[in-house]
This record gives sequence, C-alpha cells and structure tokens, in this order.
Amino acid sequence: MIIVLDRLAGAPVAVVDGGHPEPIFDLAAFVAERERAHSPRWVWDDTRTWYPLLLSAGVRVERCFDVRLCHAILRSSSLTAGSRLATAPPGPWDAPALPPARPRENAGALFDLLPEERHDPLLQADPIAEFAAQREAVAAAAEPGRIDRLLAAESAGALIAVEMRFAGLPWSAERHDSILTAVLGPRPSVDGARPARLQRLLDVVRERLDSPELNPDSPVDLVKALGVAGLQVTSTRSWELRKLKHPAIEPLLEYKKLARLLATNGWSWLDEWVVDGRFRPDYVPGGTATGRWASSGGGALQLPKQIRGAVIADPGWTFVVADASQLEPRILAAMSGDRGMIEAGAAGDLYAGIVASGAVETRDQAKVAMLGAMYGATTGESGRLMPKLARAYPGAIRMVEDAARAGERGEIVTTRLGRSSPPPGLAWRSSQSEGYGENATATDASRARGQARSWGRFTRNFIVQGTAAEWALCWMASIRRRLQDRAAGRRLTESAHLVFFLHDEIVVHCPLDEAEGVALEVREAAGEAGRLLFGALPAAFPVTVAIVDTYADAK
DNA sequence: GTACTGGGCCAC
DNA sequence: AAACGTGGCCCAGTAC
Repeated sequence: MIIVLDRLAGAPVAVVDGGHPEPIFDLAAFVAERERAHSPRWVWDDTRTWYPLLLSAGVRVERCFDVRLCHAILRSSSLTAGSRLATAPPGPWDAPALPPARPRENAGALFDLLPEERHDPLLQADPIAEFAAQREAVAAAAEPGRIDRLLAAESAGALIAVEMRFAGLPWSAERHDSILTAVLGPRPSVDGARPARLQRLLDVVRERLDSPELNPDSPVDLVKALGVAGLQVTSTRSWELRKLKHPAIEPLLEYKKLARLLATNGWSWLDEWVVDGRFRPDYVPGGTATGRWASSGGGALQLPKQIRGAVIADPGWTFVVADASQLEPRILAAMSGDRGMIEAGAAGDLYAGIVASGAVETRDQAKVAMLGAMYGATTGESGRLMPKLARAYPGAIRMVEDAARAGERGEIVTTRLGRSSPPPGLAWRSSQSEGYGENATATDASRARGQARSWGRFTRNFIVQGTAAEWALCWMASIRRRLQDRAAGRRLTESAHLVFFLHDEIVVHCPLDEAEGVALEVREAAGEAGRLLFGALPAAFPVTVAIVDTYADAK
C-alpha cells in the first residue's frame, strides 16, 4: 500500500493507492492506525516537516518516500536521464531543504509546528503529481530495481536523521566540563576571557618570540612574528610549524590545539547545543554531492575525539558502537568485481591481504597506495606505488582510472545504485574551451589541464565515496528495521535506537541487557547491505563492534 | 551591524 | 610523509 500525504489549503489529506484525497482530522492517529494495519510506504514532500510531528505523538513509520530527496537523485541520475522528470525545467522540488527550527529557542515547539506554518517552498508543489512522475522515471530506467533501492535507502536515511535528532545523542555536560577544565583550566567567569592554561601558553609564546602584542589567532600576525624571530614560513599550518626548531614552537602548537578546542567545542558550544543531556544536531541526508550526509549546527560530523568522553549512556543503558572496517577500499573491490582485491579482503585485514598477494611490501604501503588510487594521488610515495597496485589489481584500478578520465572530459559518473555526479559548471567548461582553443596561451592550457585533472579526481573519488555512502545507508536502514522489530511496540526512546552516524560508523543507545543481541544485528545488517548492493558477490564487509558506556572507549 | 572570503583544522 | 577526495565551523580581515 502507498499513501501520499499532502496539504490542501493547510489541512492534511491522504491519497491511498492512487484514490481520491481524503481529509485527515487527526494526523498522528491516522498514521498510527494505517501503519499498524498495513505498514504502507508513506509518501510525503519532506520527511523533516512531517515526521517530527508524528514522533512527538509517539508514532513511528517503517517506510517512506521522501519526494524531495528522491527528486534530487532522479533529476541527475544517468539511469533516468531521458525521463520527463529529468528534462523538465527546475521547479519547487529543486529548492534546498529548510533548516529545522533550533531546539533551544523552541523547547518542543518544533514538533508542534504544522508544515504549512514554516513558509516552505514545497507548499507550492504537488507531491501526488511529482510522485507519479518519479514512478514513471523509475519504471523506464534500464534497471529499475537499482535506482528504486537507492530511493528507498535515501528515504530510510531521512527517517533515521529525524529520529536521531528526536532522540538526541546522550551528552554529559558535567563530563564535558571536566574534560575542558582538565586541559584548559576552569571556565573563565568572564565570557571571551582565555582560560588559565591557554593564557599561560600564550604568555610563553609571546615571550619566546619577543612579541608581547602577538595575536596568535591571526595567521598574518603570527607569520610576521615568526619572521622577526628568524623563522621563515609562508603559512602557520601545524604540520609546517612542526618542522621548525625554536623554543616557541612547542607551546604555540599546544596553544593552537587548545584554542581550537575552546572555540569549536568549548563551554559556549555546550551551552548552545546540549539541552537536557542531549545533543541534537541537524543531520542533512543527501547533503553532499556524493550522497554522504552533511550536518549543520554543532558540527556533528566533526566531533573531536578529545571530547567523545562526554557521550555517556544513560543509567541502565549502554552504547553499541560499530564501524565498517576499510569500507571504501572494500567498496572499490566489490563494485569493480576485482576478484583479486576481493580475495585480499576476505581474511580480515584488506591491507594485509594486499601485502600477502605480493603487490607491495608493507601494510603502510598498501594503505597509502589504496588511498592514492581512490583520491587520485600523482606525487610522493602514493603516486609511486600506484603502478604496482595497477598490475596486481587491474580491474579495480581501471575502474577508478576510467572514472577520472570521464571527469576530465566533463562527463558524469554514477555510483552502484545510480547516484550521478553533478556536471562541471560553466566556468569549468569555458576554461576548458579557452585552454584548448586557437588563441590559448601556455598558461591557459596548463590551467585547463589542471582543472580537468582536478575534476577527474572528484569523479574518481565520487564513485567510491558515493557507493560507500549507499552501503552505509543500506546498513543503517537494516539496523533500524531490526531494532524496530525488537522494540515490539515500545516507543523510539524506550528501546534500542540509533543516536549517531558518521559515514561508516553508527552508535546505538540501548538497554544493557540488549547489547549483545543488538551487536549481532549490527553485524548481520552489514552482510545484508553488501548483498543489497552487490548481490551474491563474496565481498566481505566486516564491522568492528564495541559495547561501551562512553563513545570515547569505542576505539 | 551583516555578508563574504581565506586560512586553518576537525571528522570521515 | 605530504598536501590527493567529501564536508562544517571558527577566526581574522575586509567590504558594505
């Protein structure tokens, strides 16, 4: 059963299996009842506007189609390139997602807001017609199952993103404060003042550079002061400073490290983002070109390892933390079908397997060479090792090289399930034609070549990163479904639930006595994700699972 | 005051 | 060891 939810003149209506719109008087009750009886696939314009409402009423759904996210995929996918949907001019479905309201100012009001109160551009859009156009585009695709699986996975991700924000990541403000105090000194009573330890480090730096007025947070100022002290640098990057021999360098590096922590995840971050013991960032599924998630607010996808100790499970609860080992190289092996590389990963450590095959001599070399293959390294050790890798694993390397060449020609490339790269922009195209035109100078030509190679590195990486993102979505969707089955009617936050996701890593918050069972589900879900993408191919996707009370102990 | 850019650095 | 992919956020500095 498929039920499209829409809004007519502000009031919610439902269209069941293509019938006539019926008014809905109590949305939560309507959805709960249909969900119980039929578990339909719910179709709505934007999960971020509908689903929080339902969650706050205690209603979860199993499946949906997020029409906006699906639209973005189908518009650009090479698998649906000729469709009516792909060739139409841009419309309201192409507008970027609205950010959700901030939790602090709202204190729950977010979940009471009706979608039509949010000035959403999608109010002008017709999800019923759009959904029909999407079905038409999928049906006409060469392999409808492939793209349909991507749409389902992307939509499952949209549900998960809202659920994770709703549940929140357990965060101990007390523990966070003690971590900060231990490394920076106590919180200054005046906002903006430097904590004691930071101030002492700065005093030392100023003294040793003989520069009492130095502003260490200004790269320009810092380069000048270092110059006066006889240290010639063109930037203040840590890895460059580390090469210098001078008594000011060590405290300066320490200062930079701590200043960064204070600025980005210090006490003001805590005040702003942690409410009632939960961190609720805004996750943005499909927020990057490759299909990886983005996030906004609180920097959820860059939580420094230093403060992960503040992520502490509730009493009687624990975390199951899992990450996929060497995900991207394994994805490369599987999607290229390179039997040798798949075999190298079969025993456990893929890089060790590459060494065992005789392609390179050390594990480090294997790792650097693989990263180089996926990122497009040309220089250094990584660049030198590439030919060895290409000899040992011709199928895998040919695939990334082909993707790079396609990008250099300005063509699009496509992931396993059908997400395609954006075409290069107008500026890129015109600099290409200038670079190879009749009046081109040597500079024009070399700039054009440089930009072409750069776009090639993007497309090279796109197919691997994008397919890895698809695997992660399938993994997480499978975990979610398994957890929902185990919940047996309990509310989201009363039973094991996902609370964090980081590209190839998930965190489940779960009652202590369920941890072992959940850990098993997480492993099985990884196998399921592999089969969803690659069928019966014997590619392994091992996951490392830890049961821990704090995220800091996960690895 | 707001808007934007570049440098720098965190995560994967 | 070096600077090769995807992001977000903070600060300084500048333009309005």
